[in-house]
Formats: sequence, C-alpha cells, structure tokens
Amino acid sequence: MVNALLDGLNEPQAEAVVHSGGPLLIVAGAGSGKTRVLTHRIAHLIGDRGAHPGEILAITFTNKAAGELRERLDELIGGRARGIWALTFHSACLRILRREASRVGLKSSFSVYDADDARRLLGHIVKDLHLDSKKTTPRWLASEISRLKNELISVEEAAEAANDAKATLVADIYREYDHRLRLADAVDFDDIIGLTVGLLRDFPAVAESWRRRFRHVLVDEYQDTNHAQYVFLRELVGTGEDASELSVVGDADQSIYAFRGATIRNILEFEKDYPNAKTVLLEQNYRSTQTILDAANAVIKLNSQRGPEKRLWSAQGQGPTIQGFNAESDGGEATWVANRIDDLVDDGETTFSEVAVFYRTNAQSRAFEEVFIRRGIPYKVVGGVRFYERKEIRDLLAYLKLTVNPDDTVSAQRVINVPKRGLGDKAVGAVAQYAAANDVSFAAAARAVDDIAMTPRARNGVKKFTDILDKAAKLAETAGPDEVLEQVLADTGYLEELSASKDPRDESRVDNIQELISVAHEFSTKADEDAENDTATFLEQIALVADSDQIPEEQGQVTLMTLHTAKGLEYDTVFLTGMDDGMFPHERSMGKSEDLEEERRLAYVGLTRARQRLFLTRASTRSVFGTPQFFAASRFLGEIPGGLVEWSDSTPPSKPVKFGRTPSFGQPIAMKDPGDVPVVTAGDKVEHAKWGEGKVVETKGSGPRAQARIDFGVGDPKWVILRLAPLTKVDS
DNA sequence: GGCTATTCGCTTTTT
DNA sequence: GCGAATAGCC
Repeated sequence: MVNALLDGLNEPQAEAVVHSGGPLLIVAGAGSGKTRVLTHRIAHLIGDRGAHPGEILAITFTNKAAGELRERLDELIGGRARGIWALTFHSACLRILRREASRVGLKSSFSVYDADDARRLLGHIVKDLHLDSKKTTPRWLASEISRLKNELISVEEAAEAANDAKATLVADIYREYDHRLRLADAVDFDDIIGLTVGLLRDFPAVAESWRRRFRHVLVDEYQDTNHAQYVFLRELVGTGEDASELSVVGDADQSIYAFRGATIRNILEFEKDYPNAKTVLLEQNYRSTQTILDAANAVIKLNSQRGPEKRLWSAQGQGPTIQGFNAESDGGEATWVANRIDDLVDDGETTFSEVAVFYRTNAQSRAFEEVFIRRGIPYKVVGGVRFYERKEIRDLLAYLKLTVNPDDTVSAQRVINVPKRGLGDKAVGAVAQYAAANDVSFAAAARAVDDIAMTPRARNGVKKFTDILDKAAKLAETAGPDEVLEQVLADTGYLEELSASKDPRDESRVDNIQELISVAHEFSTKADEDAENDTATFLEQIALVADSDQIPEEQGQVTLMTLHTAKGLEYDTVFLTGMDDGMFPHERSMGKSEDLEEERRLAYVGLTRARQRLFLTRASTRSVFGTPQFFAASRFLGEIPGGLVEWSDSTPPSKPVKFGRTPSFGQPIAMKDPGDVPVVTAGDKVEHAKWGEGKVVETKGSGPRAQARIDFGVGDPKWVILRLAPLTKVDS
C-alpha cells in the first residue's frame, strides 16, 4: 500500500500504524514519536480501513494530552476528527456514567467530588463518629479509601477482609462515606472509574452496546493505568470473538504514578493478559542528543522492574556535555540557574520559553521564584496552589454546584455561613443532626428549618441561605454560569465582605473572582455547536482540570514545575535541580527498593525532557521547613557516567566531587551526623560481626535512629540499628 | 457567634 | 516559614 500516512515514519512506527487484528502493545521510549503513531494509526483506521470516527475511543490521562490528540487529528484528517472520542479516562467514564446514571442509583445531574470535597466529607464523618481527627486524619482516610476503590474493593469486601482494628475502622468509614456520597448524589474521582466498571459488569447489555460502538480503543500512557482502569478497558473491549481492537502505548520506564494506584504490572503483563497481542518497540528517539540519552539509559539500566529490553538511540549526534553545579545553598543553586539562563538568552542560544526548571517537590519553586523576580527573568510556575483550589473560588463553585445538585451536602455545609450569616457550630450541627435523623441531605434539612430547634437569629440566617440557593437554581435553568455567579455574588454580599476585610490577601481574592467570572463568561458565550454550555457542564470541566493542563504556550516565560508535571513535555534547555539525596530521591522513597525504582524512573523522565542542553544542580545546604539542613549528592548523579557531565563548584578545593562510582553516593543519612555510623542503602552488601554477610533490603530513619533491614540469607530479614550494630559495609 | 493569637504540622508526586 | 485549625476572649 502506497500511503502518505506512512511517509516519514520509521519501520516499527509504520508497523504499529497499520497493525490489524489482535491487541497491540506499542512500547514507546521517551521521545520516540508515540503521539505521531497514535494519530496516524487513527487516521489509518478511518482512511484505509473504513472505520467510522464514532467507533474510535482514544484515552489519555490529562486533558492537555487529549486536546493535543484532537488538534493533531484535526490537522491530519480535518472535520472527520470531530466524531472521535479523544478523552481522559475520567471524562470518558463520566460521559458513559451520565448516560446510564439511573442504573447505578444516581441522577444524571450527580456531582463530582474532588479530593478536597472528599476530605471534607470524611472530616464530617470523623467528627460525627467522635473520632480523633489528629489520629485518623481525613487525608489518610481518603488515601486508604482511594486505594480500595482503585482496587475495585467494595464496601462489603473491605469489611469482610478487615482483620485488624485499623482495617475495620477504614471499612466502617468507607461504608459511611459511600452512603453519604450517594445521599448527596455525588461521586468521587475514583467512583468515576469504579462505577463505570460496575455498570459494564452488572449490565451485560449496556457493556455490549458500548462495545459495539467503540470498535477501536487506543490508550496512551498505559503504564500509568491502575487496576480499575485496567478492568474498565477489559470490560469495554471484551475478550471473545466480538472484542474490539485495543492498542496501548506506554513505557514501563516512565511509570511514575504508583502512589495513586498505577501499577506497572499492567504494561509488563500485557502480553499475558492478551495472549495474541503484538508488541512493537519504538527505540529511535527524535528529541534529544545522544549524550542526554546515554545519561538517561545509564540511570534507568539500574532498575530491575522493566519492560522488554530497549535501547534508545538518537540520530542527532552527541551535542553539548551535560553541565553540573554543586551549590552551597538552595539560594546559590537558584542564582547559578538564573545566571545560566541569562547567559543562554543573551547569547541568543535559546529563548525563555524554551527553558524549563524541574524539581521534585512544589516547595522547591520558592528559591527560584525569589531569584527570578530579582533578576527580572520572566517565569511561570505550573502547579502548586491551583486556581480552583483557592478558598474564594471553591466557595463560589460550591454555590454553583448547589444550583445543579441541591443535595450536595459538602458544598452546602461549606457555604451555609459564607459570608457570615450568624450561623455557628450549634446551628449547623442542628441542621446536620436533623439531616442524619431523617436520612435527607443537608440542604433538604435546611429547608425544613422551621421544624428544627434553634434561635430565631440562626433560623433567619438559614432561611436567607436557602432563599439564595432557590433563586440561583431558578436562574440556572435559563442562564449560563456567569450570570448565576453574578447573582450569587450580589445576593450574598461576598465581594462586600472581602472589601471590608483587613486581610491583605483578600485583595487578590477579588481579582480571582473576576477571573472566575470571565472564565464562566467565556464558557457561557462560546457558541459551540454542541451547545452544552450549562452550569453542570461548566462544573464538570473544572472538576477535571489538572496542573498539566495549564502549561503556558510560548509566552516568553521560563517554566517551573515538578518532575511529575513535566512528563510528556520537552524543552531545548532543562535544569534538573535539587539533585540531593533526601530531596531526589525523596526521603520517603529511599527505604524500599520499589519506591526507589519509581524515583529512578522519575529521574529518567526528567533527563529525557531535554532536547539540547541539560543542567544538573544540587545544594549542600537547603532550608527545609525554615531550618537549614545538610544534604549529600543524589545517588542518581553517581549513576550517570562521569564523562558525560562537566562539573563546577562554588567551593572547588574543599569538596572535590568524583563521579562514576556509586559507593561515594547513596547516603540516605544526613551529613550532619557523621560519626562512625555505617551509611548504607537498599541493595548494599554488609558484614555483621555475628550474622555474617547480608544484603540491605530497606532502610528507615536517619541520624542516630537510622535502621536497616538486612537479609542474612537465613530466616526473615532483620532490622538493626545502624548506630549500635557491629556492621561494616562491603564494597560490591 | 465572631474575632484574634497562637499552635501545629506540613511536603512527595495528582486524575 | 507558612497556612489552617484551635483555643480563648469579647
């Protein structure tokens, strides 16, 4: 077949595009052109194999990736791209759920609770059950319940499996939490996937009809799928004769979301799950120089959990040597980075928008921001405190949510006294109690305030609140979210309260509200042919936005973000900062080898974002929670072959840095406490005076409290306190 | 019930 | 070194 779609594709890419029949696994190394393959494959399905656009479902993780896919499809095949569902897991499942809501006990107007709503609801439960909110924090409960839901473990199964006090408590709260979610006609993030799976499983006819509809399912970043998403795909695609064609693209080496339930297993075992699967390896990298790839390959090579062997290579030549810098402090690190950026831009080597600064945690952005502001370097921080997480925005969105779903209890409790209406714990408690006693939602109870004992003043306040809600709900039937917002602002006096406030932060809050209104206005007036511009759709769109959806495009600014947010992006010049043990790898991930491997994948992701120039920086001292702490060089630095990096140092003679040998790094213990304590890390060989030679399995604690679990080959591995045990490290 | 002053605990990463 | 939560006072 002579086909323009295959022009400029390399052999495996073309193979992936035209593969037909069984399931397809595309193992796509970093920068190997996987989006190209995905879009060309879809174009091929439509153009050459006669697939109807409506039969195609393409799934990504972020809205941004989905948008990019749509855009590139539009360039490739024009208007025909319209009918394709190119969506995130969450938005695709939400669409399905909305259509079939009644089958899973929801109204089609159900609300989506985000992480903050979920935590609030759990907070209410903890309070009502008189639990200690310091010991059983909503945050912890949320992550436990999320874990259960990601594993598709039902309330009943959780209760049955609970064999200790902790698990029983979690199961009890899980039950109550789900009960209250349903009472509020709400679902959380995990439910979006989980309930869809339940729907497909419990209603074979429904599953069948969706399966008939989507004859082709394509999944991006397959290595980041969790169990629920994996089952969703299985149920949707089916297995028998009438199974749809499933193609997944991914790279086990870029799996960095285990903490939210992603399991690398799904990609590693794809061929087991789908025995007739075809696997294609994309190994040619079109993004980076060979130097950068050599560094990345050397690091990731040390992981044991990996996919099929692949070796990334580039046709772009060696390129410049990687530059490293040892700073004395985090401020010094930021200053050096600022200097390099200034130099590069002054010399015309690059522009601000082609430069990115990556770090492990959001808190690290501060040092860079301070220096960049002083230097006048334009920058944009992606992530951190997000717009939609600001208090004033969430308050207003709560009102908006209540117009769509009056049973939304979390939102009602959030704003019943915002702005102040003379309602305190007592009045709110009385309403909540009435709601619980009568098994109705909070807002329904508030409407029955005449039946609830409270002071006339409080009763008035509650009535004022419900009046505002009723009026807003009425307006929402005919008007867009912008008008509803304006009316709520007028009726509540929210802005007046802010202007009267002495808190200087409240000034920017007014600006944020303006910003929200203009977002809503833009949404309302966007004369989309889809015409779905009601408040419910607006809220849904907002609920599913992520950090990565807000990356500036060509604005002449340096981009600052965490390594997680950086996945999928590329820049000419990349600064990988905070390369210190404890920062990166993060202290909490240095104990277990699986966690350390995930950190290493994160390093791999970071390194492979750079096209031309890569900088690695670290600081011996940095301020953590406001107090200075010492750090040793990141073990990952030692894993990069010495010849690839050229180091400079703010204090050259005192601290010579040698590379290429692991033992000089990998010190999970802060340098401030040297003593004679052996410094070990998972994987090290050690000699114990009594037990003989052993291998470190994991470590915990630091300084004098540092411990290591060591496998001596007999019995279970033993925990030893490093400060006390007669232990020496053996060079391997 | 609301305001203020202190304490605490926090930082992994997020759809 | 900050923001949220709490206690203690008006």
